[in-house]
Amino acid sequence: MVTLAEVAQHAGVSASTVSYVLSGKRSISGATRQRVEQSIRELGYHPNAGARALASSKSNIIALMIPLRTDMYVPVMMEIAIAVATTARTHGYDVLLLTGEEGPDAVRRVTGSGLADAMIVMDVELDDERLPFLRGTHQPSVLIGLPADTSGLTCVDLDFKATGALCVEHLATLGHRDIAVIGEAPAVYERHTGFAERTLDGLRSRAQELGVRTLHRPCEGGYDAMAVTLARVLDERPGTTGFVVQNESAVEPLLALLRQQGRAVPEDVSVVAICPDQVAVQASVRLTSVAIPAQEMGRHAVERLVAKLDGHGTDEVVLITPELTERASTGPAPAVAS
Amino acid sequence: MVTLAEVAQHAGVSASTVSYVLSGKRSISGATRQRVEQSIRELGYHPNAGARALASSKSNIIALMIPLRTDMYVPVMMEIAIAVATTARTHGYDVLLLTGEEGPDAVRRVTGSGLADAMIVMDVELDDERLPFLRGTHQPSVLIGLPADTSGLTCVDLDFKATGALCVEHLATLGHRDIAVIGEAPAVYERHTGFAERTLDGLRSRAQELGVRTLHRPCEGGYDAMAVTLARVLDERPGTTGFVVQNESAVEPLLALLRQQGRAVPEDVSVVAICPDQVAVQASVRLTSVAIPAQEMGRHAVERLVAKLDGHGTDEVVLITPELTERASTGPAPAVAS
DNA sequence: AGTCCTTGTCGAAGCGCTTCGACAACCTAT
DNA sequence: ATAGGTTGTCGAAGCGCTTCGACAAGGACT
Repeated sequence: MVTLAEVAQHAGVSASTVSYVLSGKRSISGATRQRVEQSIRELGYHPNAGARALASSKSNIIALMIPLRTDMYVPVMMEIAIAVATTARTHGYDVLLLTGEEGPDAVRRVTGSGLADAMIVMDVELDDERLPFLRGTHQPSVLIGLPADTSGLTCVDLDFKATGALCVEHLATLGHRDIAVIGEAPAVYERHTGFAERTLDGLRSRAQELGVRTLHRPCEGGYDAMAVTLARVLDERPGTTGFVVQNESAVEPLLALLRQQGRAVPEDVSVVAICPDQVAVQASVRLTSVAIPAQEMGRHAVERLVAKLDGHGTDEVVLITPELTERASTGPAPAVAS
Repeated sequence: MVTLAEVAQHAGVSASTVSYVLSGKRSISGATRQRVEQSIRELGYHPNAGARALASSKSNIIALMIPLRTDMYVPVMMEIAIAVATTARTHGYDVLLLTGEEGPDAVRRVTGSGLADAMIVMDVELDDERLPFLRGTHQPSVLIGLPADTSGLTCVDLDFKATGALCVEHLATLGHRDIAVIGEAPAVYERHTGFAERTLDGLRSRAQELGVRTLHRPCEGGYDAMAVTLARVLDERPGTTGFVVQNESAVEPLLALLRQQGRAVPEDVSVVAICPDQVAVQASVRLTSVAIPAQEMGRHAVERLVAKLDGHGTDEVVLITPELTERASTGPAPAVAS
């Protein structure tokens, strides 16, 4: 293993000079710099991370807490994680992967040991038990998701309220008056994951403004669950012509079931999904959808965090504006039959 | 920040004693141990990771290289990553997330800097460019996936050859004589990702032994691609009654298309999928499938790695035996019509 | 010619931990 | 009682780096 001292000797300078060449924190003459860089290359030197962390009290590592559950939005989580990792690298940081399993302890462990300089927390619940610990430390952190109380926290999320509103709006504009909302699994609501409730919120209040009716039903993924849910919905509101689906694994079953019942999409029924673009494009009917901008969220989170680490950067909530892409699953409401 | 020295002072012992209490590398009297542990608790002490790494030349971090692509098997990748992270924690390791983006450089960087003690590499190609670097370092590593030349490497993977064989076998036993294999996207084959070719291999040789015909077609995911592929297959082999699908995003389209053409599953056509159980269960027909044991693979990989780090543990290839679960998508071949 | 900066480099201290050798204190066997 | 082992604890060195103050050497002023 090559050390700083060896590089210094090889280049005929002192260790500190090499260090300053590396960090650029003091000016070094061109000649010396080149000699040092040459030696670094020749010897294949890599600074030792541990020594660096010890001496500078900075690890250049960002911790990322991902949910342990794989029951929802897995591709989105993955995409965020990848975006975080690649963006972090461009800022000179590596990413430490923490699962939710340890819970708040993980926060303590990582902050306490100086393993990471900062932390990104995904899958935040409205009243997340990790929040006190995040507020209690001076280690910067960014949440992906929105808790109930955001004071003293930096959060990045899709504006799910606007997302909900956008969906109804689109359907209402097309003349739909009776809209069913197929939501996430009941467990998601019980857990008080904010995004689901916020979507519903935006959806309902916009619906009221526009004078359209909504009916919300949580739904587990899969065919069987969707079949039951759909039957109930149509039983209660036979005139339903618009669907908003916020559950990746319910969307394809819904399409199949509608087809099976002889309801054509988009002629008889319109469907708007809240899902990644890839899902929307690969479905049996190309879905009008509001995308979940996973990459952007991951990137944003890292950039906020790096700003905080660099001293500028404030606590604030960044809500990404949703965008609805019209595809083949929505169309004008059919003429009223009854 | 609390340091070892402060704990030592608080407990009235020397720093080294505290260190030995923590590591258990020398015997400490019960009384002293308790006093130290008490002080640790009272002061809320957490050992500094950097200092530890520097002094012991061990970071207690395992690097995990995940693919940058999100074009295939994302849930599987995610599940593996989570399994790796949680298993690693039970052995006292944290996980550093590296994307494939940096390629071989990441290997050099991480080994060179002592950031991680060991490395798990996913999405290995047959002739992966990272292999030379992995062989060249004495840092232990485990691959998830199988390259062409496994000498000097430890690998963990599903036995895809046996998986392929198992699929044909099941269909052949049910009387199917003409089997279509719907594979991954062409890009996967071009990249020479081993698992796809190995599956095909096992599938074909077993088919030959059993005297059944196979026709393999790669296929992008989604409806349109699947429609084209299916049409071609049925054109070339109208008598096809069995399908093996190794592409998550082709399976649902295939089922829909078959249904649409009036071919009932499993009465007219049988379908075996190679996919995670969750996908198999949530499909419109509960699929007979060979599961991809993501958790097991992640767990195995970490355990191999830890064994190596502990000195025992050898280079070897661990192939997990596939298991076929019979569900509702396969049945006896229909009586020959022609 | 002397003073004052600026620029480039060095030496040394120290980050918080592990680990090795030393060594009291005690126990056991002669 | 003495030699020989254990057992439990300590002190000190050192891991590889960063960073601070010091200080030559030269340039720009009076």
